[in-house]
Amino acid sequence: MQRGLPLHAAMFYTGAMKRSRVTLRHVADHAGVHPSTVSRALNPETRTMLKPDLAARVARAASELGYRPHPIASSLRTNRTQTIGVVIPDLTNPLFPPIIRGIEDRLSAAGYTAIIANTDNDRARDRLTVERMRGRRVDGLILATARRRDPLIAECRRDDIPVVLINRTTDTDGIACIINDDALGMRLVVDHMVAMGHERIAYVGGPPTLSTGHMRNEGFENAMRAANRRIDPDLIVHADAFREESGLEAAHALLAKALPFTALIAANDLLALGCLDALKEAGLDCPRDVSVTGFNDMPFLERAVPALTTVRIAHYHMGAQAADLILALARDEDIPVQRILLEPELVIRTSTAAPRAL
Amino acid sequence: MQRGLPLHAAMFYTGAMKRSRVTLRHVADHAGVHPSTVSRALNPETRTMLKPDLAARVARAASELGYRPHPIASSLRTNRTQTIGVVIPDLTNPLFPPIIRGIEDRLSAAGYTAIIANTDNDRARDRLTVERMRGRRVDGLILATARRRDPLIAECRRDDIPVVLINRTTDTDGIACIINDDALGMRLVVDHMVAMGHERIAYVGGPPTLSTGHMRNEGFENAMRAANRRIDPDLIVHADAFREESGLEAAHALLAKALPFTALIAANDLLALGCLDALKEAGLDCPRDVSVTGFNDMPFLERAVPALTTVRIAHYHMGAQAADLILALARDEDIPVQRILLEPELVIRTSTAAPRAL
DNA sequence: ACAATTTTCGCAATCGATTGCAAGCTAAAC
DNA sequence: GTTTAGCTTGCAATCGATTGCGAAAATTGT
Repeated sequence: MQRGLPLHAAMFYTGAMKRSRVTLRHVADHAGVHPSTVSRALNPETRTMLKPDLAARVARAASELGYRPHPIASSLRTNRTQTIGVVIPDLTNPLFPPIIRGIEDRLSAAGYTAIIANTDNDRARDRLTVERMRGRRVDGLILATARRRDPLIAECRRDDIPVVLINRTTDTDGIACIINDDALGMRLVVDHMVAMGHERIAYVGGPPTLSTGHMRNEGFENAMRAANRRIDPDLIVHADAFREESGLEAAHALLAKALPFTALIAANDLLALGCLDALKEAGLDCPRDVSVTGFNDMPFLERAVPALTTVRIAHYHMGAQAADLILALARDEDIPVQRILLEPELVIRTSTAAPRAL
Repeated sequence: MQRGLPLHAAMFYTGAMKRSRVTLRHVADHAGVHPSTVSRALNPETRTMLKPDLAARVARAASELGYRPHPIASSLRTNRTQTIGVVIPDLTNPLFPPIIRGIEDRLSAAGYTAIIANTDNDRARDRLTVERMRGRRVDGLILATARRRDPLIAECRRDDIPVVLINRTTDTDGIACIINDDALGMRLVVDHMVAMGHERIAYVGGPPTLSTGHMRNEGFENAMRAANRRIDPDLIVHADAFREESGLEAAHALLAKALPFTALIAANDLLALGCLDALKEAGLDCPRDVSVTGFNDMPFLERAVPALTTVRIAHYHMGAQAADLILALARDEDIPVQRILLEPELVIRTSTAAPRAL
């Protein structure tokens, strides 16, 4: 695929010809064969049907002329673009860059190109973006924008185009996904709080319309039950989005109830940051009065004060694995629908401590 | 361009036909005209050469059949892909996501698609990436990877392909760029330090092989001169990269000299973070013993302690403007080569204060 | 009403590569 | 020494849209 461009050829061509290019036909003429033979000689898949020395001669001719394949022409004929669409809510959410890196690294190693777009969690933009990408004939889609009930994904499934969900998943079955094991993550957090002696544990959950919100919410309750802790519905509030302001509002609502608690588990780092602000406003110190945890392990947050105890997710790996999966699907390899859970890890920092006094 | 896909057509086609598609020819047959007429009717540029009612009839036929243009076929013929390559060092550097957002928002509004790739500041990957993108026939390139002496960019210029540099620029002239006014940024920082009464001001510079490093380094010295402050070469060290570890090392080197200083200006936030770590190691408090400033205003750093005083750059705007510029170039609009300087803003936080005692 | 334009539209080539089919060639089998 | 089978390579159609050119149609002018 990556044929080295010999210097003299490059110089010749960029010098002698302005806009015109070396095509298969030129190579064919130069090698004294038919264009189709050149095509076969240059494609590893079909090279075997040629006599080895002929193939070598053609390859040499191609390299001498500095031939570069024309992917557009190839795509038109083969109906494959070596391109994968990646749809995320918002690139400026620090959660996504490492995921994208993972995706891009793997795709480009396979000769594929990623097309990335943000949709700001707007369903209309989700749809527009996916339709545009399909219009551009991507070979597959990696979506980080799934809702639990998501007609757009159902459509993709119906139209039988390769899709891999990432970070979030959907309730529709038959779709591959790579997600974090949120239940496990919550268990780690709850167990940590419990181990430090917290009894009254509050919870600021995420939107239940998203699988991450839903799974963490359920994970929290299950972990509490498993740890024999009482779940007090009055200590549970749900944010409407994974954003700082939503965390702030949720914590306000929680504090307004004036119920005692010594630990606050947030379903996400951004929510946790909002909660910290609310606690500070209320004159409460973290971790002295209230221990707080987040979820995701956003970069640079270890420098905040207090440094947030959180759940680290294998972001890069998530992207890499999603890329591998979509590549397999795009290549029509017959693999079963997979649902991959990535194991998270607890990162203990200074926002959690034993409760002040028992 | 965005033709609404009527529901009944969509249902008909996804139901009745599996893989086949509606092409220009189908629309032509359905409307009783020649494919070329359909092409002209659907393209706003050429629609005028058709009788209005015919154009309307064709448009109706297209919409009835749920016709979607095939950009690949179009690209093959027109030699334009409506695609822009975006090359950045590292997406996980928080500097870039807002820039990318700016780029993507503008490009997609214009019907273009961004292809993004990371090269980790590796020249070989820079080259490979650019060659791949050119292989994919992008209509233009936005590069955030420029070196002051950059043969790759010179090649692009020679081959006359549209390029816009962003964030960094190159010494080669004749290339458009959108960069921050680093000299002004440095003046803001120096003036701030001076205004607070600092006399002995140290500087941790960036790599002089990058225009950002170079311009900030020069900017620092010019601002010092303008403020009538003595520039002590012994208080200036240069980091070899804009990374935390480099900042740490540089600060170590600086502290090893055991020269007194009450202010430390870093050429970048990451460097500043490294410097803060070094100061802490040395038992120095910021800002009590040493005031520190960064450059770039990375997100979430306002929550760090001390919160970094820094220079805010118009990231999003930089991306947006770069997109507008590359679009103009890709469309062959005859615009002069531009070099756009964006005005930065000083953000004063808690890492700077008046020196302890004079 | 007829000639001279100007509009409007169809024809066919083209962009560059891929691939089913068939022809030519080689080597093995009888 | 043929015949048959198998291997190589060429031929030509094709992917779907665009566009220069010319023919037909509509418009204008006289």
